[in-house]
Amino acid sequence: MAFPSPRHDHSRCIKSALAIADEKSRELGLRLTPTRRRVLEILWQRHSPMGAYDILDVLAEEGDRPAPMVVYRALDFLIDAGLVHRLNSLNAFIGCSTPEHDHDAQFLICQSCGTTAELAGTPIAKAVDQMAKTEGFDVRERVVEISGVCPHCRSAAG
Amino acid sequence: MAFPSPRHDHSRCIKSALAIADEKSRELGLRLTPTRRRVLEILWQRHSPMGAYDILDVLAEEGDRPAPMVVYRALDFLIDAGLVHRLNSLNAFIGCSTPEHDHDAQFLICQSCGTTAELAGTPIAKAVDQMAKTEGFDVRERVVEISGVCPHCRSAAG
DNA sequence: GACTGTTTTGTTATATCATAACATTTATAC
DNA sequence: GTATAAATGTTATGATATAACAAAACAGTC
Repeated sequence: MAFPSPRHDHSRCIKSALAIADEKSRELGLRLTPTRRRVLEILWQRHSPMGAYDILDVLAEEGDRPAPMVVYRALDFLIDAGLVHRLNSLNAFIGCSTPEHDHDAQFLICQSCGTTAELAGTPIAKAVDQMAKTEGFDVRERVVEISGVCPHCRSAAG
Repeated sequence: MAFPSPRHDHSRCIKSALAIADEKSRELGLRLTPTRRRVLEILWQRHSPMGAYDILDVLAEEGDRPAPMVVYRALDFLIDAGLVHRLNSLNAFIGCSTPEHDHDAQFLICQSCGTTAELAGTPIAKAVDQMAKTEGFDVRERVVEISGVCPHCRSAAG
């Protein structure tokens, strides 16, 4: 199951995500500067997407409020580096759960708790490619964002 | 092939779309008022998505420039009525090509000419449902927007 | 370790997309 | 024709995102 349990040890998620980001940056010569790393860390505080201005609010609590550009630039870097995904249907951002390798991701977004599961290599991607081939369409980017209710919220609702 | 040829008789698309909208509105008791109908007509001038403020610009050429609310309200109505779709990845809107029946749509968006094909009942939808079932996820809304290059632009590029 | 070109950051301003709130008008049902 | 609901007009504001340019930090080279 791709959905993290509400009771999982989340500190491990954070540590692991940052460790992988550090390693990937070192390997590829990317400059994961303090601001960039901090934005990634903020995103990893939860398994639900955050808006750029939400991130800004968190940064503001730590000192001077930076300009929005600061956050958007960090996000641009993190997205290019494959460490963060943008969720178009929410105008929001989330840490990539498998940044080790390139991939096209599909998302399941819980409308109740916000928890968002990232899936890769699903039959959805194959179906998209198949469809595109039929239509003679050259695929460059896939946006697959499915909203609904996650298993934990479903069982909580009875 | 879902992609309209650049040389198709587009006036027929417009006429047909509006006729269907009129009929659907009559059948369901929806009030397709002049502004709403005009917004739909503007969207149908092309097979590519338009932003709300693009629509506003067109309306402005016909007289006083309405407030943005006017356009957004018309779009809300048209979306609820199933006559228009919103493309999340572009913050833009496009006329629904099969408004006769409810459906989940998938979109192929050409990055070169903007032409956007709407597909329904594709294997993609099935793959999404299958995936969701595996994850125990209750699907409410699907956003599937694929960007790339359409067959016409591909052959034009050689 | 100074020079130089590149990358990153700081800062201000502004563009773009969307909705809240409330008054007024128009349509519909009885 | 009056009551109710629906739609429109209007003003203001909220939310998201980028342009442009100056200053500082960094990386490679001599």
